[in-house]
Amino acid sequence: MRKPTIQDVAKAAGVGVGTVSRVLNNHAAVKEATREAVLKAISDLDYTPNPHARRIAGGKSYTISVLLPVVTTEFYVRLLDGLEHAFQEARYDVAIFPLLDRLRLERYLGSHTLAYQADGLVMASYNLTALFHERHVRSEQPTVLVDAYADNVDCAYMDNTAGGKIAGEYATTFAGQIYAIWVETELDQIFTTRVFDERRAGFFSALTAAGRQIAGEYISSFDTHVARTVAAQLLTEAEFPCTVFASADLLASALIEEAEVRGLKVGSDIKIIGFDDQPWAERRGLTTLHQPVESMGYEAASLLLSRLAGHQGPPRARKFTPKLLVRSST
Amino acid sequence: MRKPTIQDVAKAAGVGVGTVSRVLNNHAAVKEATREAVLKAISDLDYTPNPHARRIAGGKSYTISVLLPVVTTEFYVRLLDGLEHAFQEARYDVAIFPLLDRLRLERYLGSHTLAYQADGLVMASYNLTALFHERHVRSEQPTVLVDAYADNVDCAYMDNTAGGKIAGEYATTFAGQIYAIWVETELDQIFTTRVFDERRAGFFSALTAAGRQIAGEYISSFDTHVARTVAAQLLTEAEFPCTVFASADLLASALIEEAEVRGLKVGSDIKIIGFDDQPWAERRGLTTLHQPVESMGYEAASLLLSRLAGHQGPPRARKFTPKLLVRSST
DNA sequence: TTGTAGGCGTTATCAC
DNA sequence: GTGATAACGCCTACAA
Repeated sequence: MRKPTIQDVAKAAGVGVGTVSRVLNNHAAVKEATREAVLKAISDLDYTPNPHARRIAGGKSYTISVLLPVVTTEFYVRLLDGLEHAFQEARYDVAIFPLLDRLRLERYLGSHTLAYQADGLVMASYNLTALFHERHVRSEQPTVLVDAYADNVDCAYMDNTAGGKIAGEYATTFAGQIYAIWVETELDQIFTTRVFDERRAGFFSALTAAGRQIAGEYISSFDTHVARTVAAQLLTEAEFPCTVFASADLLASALIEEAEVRGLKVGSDIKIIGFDDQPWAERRGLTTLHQPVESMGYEAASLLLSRLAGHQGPPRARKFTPKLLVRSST
Repeated sequence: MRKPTIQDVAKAAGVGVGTVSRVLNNHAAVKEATREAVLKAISDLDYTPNPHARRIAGGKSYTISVLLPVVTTEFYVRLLDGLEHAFQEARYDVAIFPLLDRLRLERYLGSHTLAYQADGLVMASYNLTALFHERHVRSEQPTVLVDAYADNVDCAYMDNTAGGKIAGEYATTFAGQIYAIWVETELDQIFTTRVFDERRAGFFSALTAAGRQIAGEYISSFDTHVARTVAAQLLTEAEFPCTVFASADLLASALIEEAEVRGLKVGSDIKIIGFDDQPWAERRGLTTLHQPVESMGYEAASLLLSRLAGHQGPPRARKFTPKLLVRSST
């Protein structure tokens, strides 16, 4: 039994295909009686429109593509959550394309792929500007950047500089030495994330404003083991009491563990400020900067949806600021 | 500048659209000279066929949908890797649909979504059988299961029972007590993963065969902190020397750390066997079971591709067995 | 308010 | 071998 088409529905409802299409897309004028007849036919036949045909006919496929780097972190999970929430409300489907490496990115941008054929595109954490510059990427498609900024497209991004500044201002309220741990990310240029540079810049601006100096900086990676090693090194070299800005909760976690092992009192001997507010942060009493990631995703989706709904106008940028949550680690 | 269509290519090459279509799908008879002319036009115009139109015209869209639960773990990243590798070779695009919850699964299976309109479907970790039973899901579409088993479709799955057994057999070669840590997963029924049950069953079958008994079992979750706590509890209660089967590397990692903190010698006081062979496992000398996840993905894709190429015949099942990698932790 | 017809980009089936 | 041309399922004028 073939899948029913719009024709079948029209016949069953005793109307023309145009009418069916109209009720399908709630296009203004359709008499209530006929609308119901059509709806009934649709449900009787268990009809669902073919998205490919829709798309081909110049309509919408009700699918949007989300391009993002690794999907393996808490951050992206939350981001997806926000994005999907908004899209789902608008009855859009989401297809995700993890761009593990640059090759994949180019492939997807190769413009024949489905990713590039959806109604809209969400690009997370990419420097689109650079991309458009390097390659003549076609951008006829409504696009929104999330967790990234460019001045020629809609975008929603996190103000990491402000986050770093907040951490810095808070750190300067304490006496003792101030240390910081940053993350070195070694990704391809397009994938380069400047979040840690930004957090660092913000942090230093606060220290400077308060006339304070940093006693030491450490570089870690996102590997738990490396983080632990770096934490150990810091604790070996540090003077106590001190305050440490661990620019990612993962680093803070390793630091807390290492501190406890050494019998240090977290919150007094050593005050620790994280960044991210991971799910476990509250339970473990970590003072950290909460990022409204879901909200950022939701907003990004909303920006795209408004374009899809016909919104014209200059690019809009929505900035989200992390919020300090003070807990027992300070 | 509009995206070039097959018409544009035909015009540019001075041939008919039929011919272009033929070279696009390497349909037999096309004179070498014209083929090259067409190819040149294609590359000049930077033309790429529209997958929607292809699909609509009864052809292939050259995209396949991958439905999987969270995309957030190492396991799925590797799986995608294998999947995409194979599909890419066959010039298929891959669209990924993460099914965070059951609702989404049903939605996607609702058959109107793009996800369900690709040339083929890869379902990861789902119990399709149950699904088909509960709901009358249309399955006209070539489907392959990966990391799951059903007797009515092609599938590629990991033999976790065998993996557990291997771990068990290896554990019984050591003297001293034997302990194990399992993972409790609390997901919806369809999403229920039985991997840990299977590993446990295999493990016990080996112990039984060797006439050995387990001295203690512990339950953890995938949360690092919980794993650490459980590890601590185990180490507090255990008799040394002992051998511990940590049924996931993440658990083994926590155990190693906790053991080191307590001054225990990993490899002698306590021998630790993991499961997964995470990237860091080698560096940290963890004896573990390596799962050929990429291979499994690749094979699953191959099964689907063969169906897409017209292969008939009964459902095929490909079993993959984890491999023990002995390192310094034992 | 509603039906009809043309067009979207491809593939497939014809003749030539 | 190759070029028209009819589908494919839908949307959007346009006409009624």
